[in-house]
Amino acid sequence: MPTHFAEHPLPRAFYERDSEAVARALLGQRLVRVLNGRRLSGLICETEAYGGANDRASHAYRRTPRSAIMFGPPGVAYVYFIYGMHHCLNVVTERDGQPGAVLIRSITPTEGIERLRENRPGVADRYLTDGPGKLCQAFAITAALNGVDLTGNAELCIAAGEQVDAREMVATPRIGVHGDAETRTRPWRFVWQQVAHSVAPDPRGKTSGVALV
DNA sequence: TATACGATCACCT
DNA sequence: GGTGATCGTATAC
Repeated sequence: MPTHFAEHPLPRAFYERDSEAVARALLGQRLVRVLNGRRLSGLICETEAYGGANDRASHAYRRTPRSAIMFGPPGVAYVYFIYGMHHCLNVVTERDGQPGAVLIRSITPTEGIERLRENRPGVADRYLTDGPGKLCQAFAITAALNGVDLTGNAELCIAAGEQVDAREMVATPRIGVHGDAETRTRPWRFVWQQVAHSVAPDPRGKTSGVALV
């Protein structure tokens, strides 16, 4: 039996742009995880763009064994382990050889909510997938999926979702980023306001967002 | 080899 | 508002 997809993943060309453009374009798209033959999915509602040598906050500010994948072909998953207990899901951007990635920070569940609850025991629905570590736990995304091709992988892909009006998007500084002022304040976090559970501008209320009209 | 710390989360006051 | 958990990675020795 040939492998086939329940729906068509977004094409590689979608990711072959600068990270900021991809981060905006990913809002409203559908993350699809197939786990033991069951479909889990959700709409992406919060992203962050990361660059290369121009971005001190990026893992690809320098090329290391871990960040090498960000220098490779676009449309590939970059999953890393952080704080000794969490995973974060990124999508590689830019043409092959040029570093970049987009961090998926938040998702609104659309399919398989029962399984998401099982993966996040004791957590209220509202908080199942409203953070980068949380959504990886809910969708069972670990380092085992690092490097998979999101345009052609049967267990993890991103497919067309809903059209998002630019007036419903907000840009803010990235969360948890330290360093110089330029790095900290660069508005490379994007939130789909109408859908995000943690409503923009910032879950901590420290920064203000700017609507992208 | 050793050490400091992080693109987080949950739970505390 | 603050902090501990917990370990892979990067970087310094």
